[in-house]
Amino acid sequence: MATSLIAAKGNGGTSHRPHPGQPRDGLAWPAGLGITVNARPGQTIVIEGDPIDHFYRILSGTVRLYKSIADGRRQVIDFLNEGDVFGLTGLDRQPCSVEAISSVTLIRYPRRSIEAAIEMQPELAGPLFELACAELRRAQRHMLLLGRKTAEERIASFLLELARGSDGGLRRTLRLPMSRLDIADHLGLTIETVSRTFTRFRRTGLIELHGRHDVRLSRIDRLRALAEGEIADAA
Amino acid sequence: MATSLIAAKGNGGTSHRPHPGQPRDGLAWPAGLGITVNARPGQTIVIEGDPIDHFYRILSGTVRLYKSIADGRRQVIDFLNEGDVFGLTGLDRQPCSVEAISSVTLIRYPRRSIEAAIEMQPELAGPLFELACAELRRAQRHMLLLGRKTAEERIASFLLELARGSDGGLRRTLRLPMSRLDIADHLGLTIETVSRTFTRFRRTGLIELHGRHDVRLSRIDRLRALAEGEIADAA
DNA sequence: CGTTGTGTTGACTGCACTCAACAATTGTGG
DNA sequence: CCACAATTGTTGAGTGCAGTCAACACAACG
Repeated sequence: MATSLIAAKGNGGTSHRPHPGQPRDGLAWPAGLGITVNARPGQTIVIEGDPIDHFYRILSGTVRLYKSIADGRRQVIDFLNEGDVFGLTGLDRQPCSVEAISSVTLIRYPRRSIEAAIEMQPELAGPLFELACAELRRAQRHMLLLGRKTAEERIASFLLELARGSDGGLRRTLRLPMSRLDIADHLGLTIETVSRTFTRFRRTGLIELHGRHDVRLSRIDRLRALAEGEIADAA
Repeated sequence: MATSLIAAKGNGGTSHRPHPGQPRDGLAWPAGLGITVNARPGQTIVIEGDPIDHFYRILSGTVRLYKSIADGRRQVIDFLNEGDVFGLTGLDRQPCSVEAISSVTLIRYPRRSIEAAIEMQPELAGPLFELACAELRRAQRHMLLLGRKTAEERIASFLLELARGSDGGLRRTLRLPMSRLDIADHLGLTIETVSRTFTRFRRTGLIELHGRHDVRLSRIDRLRALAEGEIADAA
């Protein structure tokens, strides 16, 4: 079988062992087959269109997954963090490029070893299928955002998405490791619009900005109302 | 295991037997468990947020899969045709609504029976995983379209996507069973912009329109250039 | 401490949206 | 089968939200 997982959010994110070949997320990866790789901020890990040889799991740091067009326009598909996986798409070439945003440590598995493992133990495919479906649901929500939401609604949705912890809870403070350009390219906006919207949210008391990369969500209720497209009334 | 396939394009589309419980796309569905259901144009088959009891396979006709916001804004996630499947998302509620566009015939499987079948034969999950990944790749391409392409580029991409046959080939003539509103809500545009763009394509000789629902792609080369974001020069 | 990259703010523009009228097509009842 | 109504699609005029261009502010870094 040729597997083809592209990218998926793990539902945990606290496996700090150097080579966690043990089960996690119900996924029993072959132990000892992966090697640890480091990437500096901005470094390219995977290039869209390249043949696929490896499969990656992020141990620490953040990467951006994106597609781009000839003239340089870019759509950031997703940001992946510790515990997330990407890069296994059997039949095709890489559908997305991947670059490190912060310093990143990841484990690289040979593609063949993963495919072989699944061939040996077909029950491995179940959790993989779950991951792919979860990622698909995220993608569908993002399509609604890109196709039909206003700039303010996009930023509010983005902040709430980031605030959603691995346990399902909602953090009130969060860190944005990515640049304004990354955010803009993720939300289908420009850096100026992202910046202006952050400022407006700050002025209206929806958020606090501490430095460029730390946000506190002061009014989660109103952010959620905005994200869902309800009319924003005075408060 | 709780499976959670949302929607997926089959890669065939010519199974006309009333109850094709036989393997197709490598998927061996339990024979005899599904019942045939018909839906008139406009009829709702699944409502976003409802609990999930069934899993569907389309025998004939076209449906639209969409998400919507409180104020009525709508994002059509995908159009599904004969051979495509949708509706199996184990843990959650329905992430999308589904409505018939044309008269539709489908097979409805009880969710439990599918889950049981996968539990019995774990190797069924492999092809399901493949389907989910293929759908994910489509979703990623559509995110690029929604986030970063102009109206003309979106329409060109849409026509080429529809023209892509199940065998990988490119049809020159194709039928659009959906309305302009459906197209607009799929591409993140308005009906007026869709209409104007079709007209412009007709005037510049890119396409021919025969009635409202039949299109012939006269200049596939230029459509493809447009879709990929290359500069449209005079021709 | 200067240099460079990143973020913010302002002024103006333009592409797609809105509002509106009209045309074509489909559906329905006489 | 035709007349009418309802729905869907097209075209035009004007608007506005987010984009573009440009200047400035701030932070990170050597």
